[in-house]
Amino acid sequence: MLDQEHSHMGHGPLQSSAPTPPPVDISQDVPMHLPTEETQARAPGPTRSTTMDVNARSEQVDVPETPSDLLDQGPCEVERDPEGGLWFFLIDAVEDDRASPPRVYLFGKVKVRSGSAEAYRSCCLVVEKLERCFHLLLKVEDPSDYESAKIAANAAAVELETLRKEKFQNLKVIRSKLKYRNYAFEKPLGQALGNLPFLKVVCEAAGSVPPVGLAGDNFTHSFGIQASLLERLLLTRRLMGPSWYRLHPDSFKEEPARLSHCATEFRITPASIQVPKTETEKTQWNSRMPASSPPLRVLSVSLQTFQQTAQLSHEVLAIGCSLHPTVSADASASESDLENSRRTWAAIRRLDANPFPRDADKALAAGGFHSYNNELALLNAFLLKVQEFDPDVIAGHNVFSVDLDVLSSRLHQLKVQNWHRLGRLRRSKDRVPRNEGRQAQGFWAGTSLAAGRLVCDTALQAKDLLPKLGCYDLANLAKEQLGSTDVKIVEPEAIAEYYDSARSLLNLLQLKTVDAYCIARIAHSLQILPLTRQLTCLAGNLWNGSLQNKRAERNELLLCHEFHSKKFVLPDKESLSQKKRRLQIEGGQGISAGFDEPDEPEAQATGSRKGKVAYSGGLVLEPQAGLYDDLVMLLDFNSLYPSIIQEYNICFTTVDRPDENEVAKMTSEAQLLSQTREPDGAEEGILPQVLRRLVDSRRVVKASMKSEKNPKILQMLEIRQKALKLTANSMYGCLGFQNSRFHAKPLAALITAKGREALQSTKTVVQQELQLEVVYGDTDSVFVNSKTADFQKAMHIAEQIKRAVNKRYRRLEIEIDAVFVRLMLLKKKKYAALKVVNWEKKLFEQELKGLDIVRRDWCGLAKEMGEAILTKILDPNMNKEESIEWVHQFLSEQAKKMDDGQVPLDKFVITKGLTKDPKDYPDAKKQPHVQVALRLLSRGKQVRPGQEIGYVVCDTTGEGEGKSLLAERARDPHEMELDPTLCLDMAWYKKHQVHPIIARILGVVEGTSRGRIAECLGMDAAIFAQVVQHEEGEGLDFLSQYMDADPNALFDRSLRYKNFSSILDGVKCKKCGGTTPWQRLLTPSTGEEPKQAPPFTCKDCQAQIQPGVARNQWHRQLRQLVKQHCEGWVQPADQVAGTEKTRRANKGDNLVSEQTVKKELQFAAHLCESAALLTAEEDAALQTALARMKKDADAWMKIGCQHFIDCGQMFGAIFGTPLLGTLHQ
RNA sequence: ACAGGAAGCGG
DNA sequence: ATTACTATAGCCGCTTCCTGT
Ligand SMILES: [Mg+2]
Ligand SMILES: [Mg+2]
Repeated sequence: MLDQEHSHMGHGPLQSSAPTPPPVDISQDVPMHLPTEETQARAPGPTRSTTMDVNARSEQVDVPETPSDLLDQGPCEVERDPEGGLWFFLIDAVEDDRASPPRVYLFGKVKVRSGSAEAYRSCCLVVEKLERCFHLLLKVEDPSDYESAKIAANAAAVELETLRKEKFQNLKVIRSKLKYRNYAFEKPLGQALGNLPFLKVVCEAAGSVPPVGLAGDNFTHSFGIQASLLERLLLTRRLMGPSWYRLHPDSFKEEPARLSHCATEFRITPASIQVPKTETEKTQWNSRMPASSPPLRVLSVSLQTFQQTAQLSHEVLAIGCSLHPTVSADASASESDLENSRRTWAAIRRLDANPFPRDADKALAAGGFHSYNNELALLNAFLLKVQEFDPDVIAGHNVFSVDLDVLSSRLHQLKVQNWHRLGRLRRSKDRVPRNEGRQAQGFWAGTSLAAGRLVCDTALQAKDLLPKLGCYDLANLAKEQLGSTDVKIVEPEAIAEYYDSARSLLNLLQLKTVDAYCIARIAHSLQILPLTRQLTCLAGNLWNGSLQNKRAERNELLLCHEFHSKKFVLPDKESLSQKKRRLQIEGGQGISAGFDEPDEPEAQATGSRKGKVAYSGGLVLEPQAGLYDDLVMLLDFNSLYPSIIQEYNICFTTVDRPDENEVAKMTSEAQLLSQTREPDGAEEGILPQVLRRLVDSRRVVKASMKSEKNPKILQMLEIRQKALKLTANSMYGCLGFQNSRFHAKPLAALITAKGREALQSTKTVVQQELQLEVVYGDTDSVFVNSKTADFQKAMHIAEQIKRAVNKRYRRLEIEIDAVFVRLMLLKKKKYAALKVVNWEKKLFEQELKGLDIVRRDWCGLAKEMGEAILTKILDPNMNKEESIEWVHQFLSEQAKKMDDGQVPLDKFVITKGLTKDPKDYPDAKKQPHVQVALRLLSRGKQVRPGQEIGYVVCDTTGEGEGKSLLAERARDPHEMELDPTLCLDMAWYKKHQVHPIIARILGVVEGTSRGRIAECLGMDAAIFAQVVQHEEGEGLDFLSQYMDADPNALFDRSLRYKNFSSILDGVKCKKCGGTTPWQRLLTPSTGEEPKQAPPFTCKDCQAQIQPGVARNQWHRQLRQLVKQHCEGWVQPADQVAGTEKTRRANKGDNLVSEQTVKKELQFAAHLCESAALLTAEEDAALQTALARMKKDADAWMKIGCQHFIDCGQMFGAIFGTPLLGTLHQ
């Protein structure tokens, strides 16, 4: 395992070879709470009973509510080991280098004994007597000449002292000495890299620091001048993440002046922290270390905010908390650690100056809730609660971007003195950290406001851990992850109503409480704390960094630890201004720095991705599109890039490459690659070593998982395995990351180049050695057509390929990933397949990659239709003709459901993410999701970058101008419910959602066509529009036509139609299924049996018929009418195609005569006119629907009967040959 | 067809 | 009591849609 090979990789319990921590003994950690202030939480969901073999102790979970709670306030004795050493579990660290003396605060937990009971308490170690350390590269002829290096070192020391007296007297040098160190990074030294002589200078942290670029007569470069105190502490004391660390006996003491809010506090120096010197020493201490991590106290929070006006910032209205005193930082197989001693706390304030409703205070108190007169009192109560509970973890949904942002803003605005009680650092003299107008202030505020505690954002983590989810709001997450529908979204409009009664206030607080509880459960179920802890222990960064998903930071610290321990001088961290300055200097000397313009502040993200592409990545083979019936094998290199790093020994120390200045001057990638040479027989580099260790550890973990039965340990191994994989895989990406301290473009480019080479040669091997066809491949995989339907044969071939490829490499390894019984290959990165799970049992599994149906920016209806069709097409038991037949029928049915309004609203929602603040979009007017986001903002909802915006597309015909931008027709689904005049644009959904998706899928399928698909879907609106436009040359304003209508003329016509009996079906009621004729629906008071009923009601059940639904059915039936007329002329398939003449000659035989059509259309138009006059003008919903219905009828009449036949052709060939030319002789 | 913009899948 | 200050973000490849010329 990892730790066996690398002693410095930490000594946390999870590195030990016996990963079996005893169960956390909950009864020893006594929760703090005041019974009067907290309510015993009731789980909203079904309580989970543990069926697994959870140790007996978790049964006695209910901690007796003894007065021992009081012990937490009283004195307690911190437990020491027999020698007097102190074990400390590290959680967070903060640096304050402007204090005097400069300090680092280490926050964590210690074991205490109060009376006879054992428990854990928060602890702050205040580290003083810190040192800085920098290295000066000595100017020597021959670096390997030790004697001359010694002389140079002395000279440099003298020179430094002279410089100090002249320029930086405050530098307090403690000692300096000649040291040989390695250097292998991108900053050029003007000499060969390798083991070089440096003057190592150690100085007091309190003093000032020399300027960054310091150089002199005896030294050419300086390193580490700006390194932070915390970083040095982490590296020198080898602090590898959240684990137990031992303080030497008598190396820590208490001071009366407290600097933290922690239960215990000690002053220490860096040397107090024990660092095992040897492997045996480490093993010894590991066996004495506390066997498991301490239980963590988690406070999850849900804020209800609200906005007085759109200009003002959000205020805090109510706060719900869920308190969990014994959450495990290792894996947990059940929720028992979450449920132990769980409490809730919730409070609300007045909305405005008005008092709470009658009896509200009493009712709230009875429910265990608190009420306050204003925001200040509410916030103070919350801070008090936080301090009292002293959480190790504050969890929330969007806690960075929303909660902490709002809190810091309000604490600042209201000048709350106790703001720092949110964290563990006493800072009564400081002001609330607040950076108005800066971005990502939530992140900054988070680290600053809650110093000493972990901040866990479930939204942030869910995006990473559940990447396939479309929407990450709390309600959806609770549904998907917990199966809970308890989370309800509070719409801004509804807030005031909650203040109407004591009961509704209670409801609001209960909602917030449930939110908070769900947040805790989600964090638990995603195993956020255990996973981030593992990642942190592997990299040796801060836990809070891992909780923010800062991969680059993780990788950076991993490499810092690694190179530091191998006696390397580390590359300096470059600030933004330093980097700019360097690029200017270097760019100015060179030839314009190649492609990089002297560009000014960020050439603002092209696409949603920032910056341009710096070098080429993976190779993607051209797919041979089609539907495959033979077995296709998928072979895939496992962990391609980590393997390549090992295979070719790619490292800073091994690859001969251009330095950063030379790289900046490169004009092409070919040039870069030609000057980058892979090593030849060199010693194994650091990167390959690290990766080998990670990969080997993972192999061990996976092996032990096979025999492990205990679910809790299994879970822990699974998490560890995952962390190892994530760490290995993030190495390559960080090499190519421009802002990384270890950025090395030549190495990154070399790795991908080797990847392309591997794929290309694999393809060649398959084609030439095995004479097989590679139908596709992406970066690390090949799809090989086996040209057989015999599974055993295919597997045999696959094994052959595997052997042929693998014999070419040491570390690279290709494996058989899958055998597909069906494969539909559409485009690069887009395919659907049926994977063989068990050939004998004929068990298959669908695999969908990249298709529209896996993307959230297509509506659910279109995706579901696409998936249903795809399933049929891929079905190996299905006859091809049959499945096509089925598809056509399915499409027609679905289209009818759409028209009949039988498809629920949520199936029409399209989701798109905001990549920036809505205000920052340059052309917001053209983007539907931005428009909707702005509408949400104006309703008082919070909208932030990264948020998903769901919208639907409405038909806005009749509202203002004829043409309207798509973006203007997009609406939040919730608005549909608020405004009944809104109506989904079915024609748009058919044309722009359903049709494209279906057409692309069926594009490689025989026996259908785009036109046929369109026909099944009943798409014709587009053609109407074209036809009408062509004839009229302008749009028609149907609404104004109504206004001008002559009532008398209308009356005449009413008489004319008195006995007219329409053959149109009428509207089908969604409720009872009964059909109401159009005349009865639109003008109930006319017709043969006049009724005094309101319009738009069902004749059978009197239910309201939605105008939008009626219109869609109307549209469909008129179209059906014309189609029937046309089909009267369509010749049977076996006859020779007729000419126009022969069809016209048969006119009289048509079942639906031209006369009938004309009469029906006239009647239809008449009905609309009459109905419009009978309807109040204010009823916008009805008027709009009627306008659209009349437009439908008029559109057909405009085309005219002599053209119906030509239209008939259109039905079958909407997307085929040009239409308009043939329409009018 | 070109340009600009926006999506987020894939490895 | 008020003010100024700090700084972060894995990589690349590919398809599709919208608006405007
Ligand atoms: Mg792979
Ligand atoms: Mg792959």
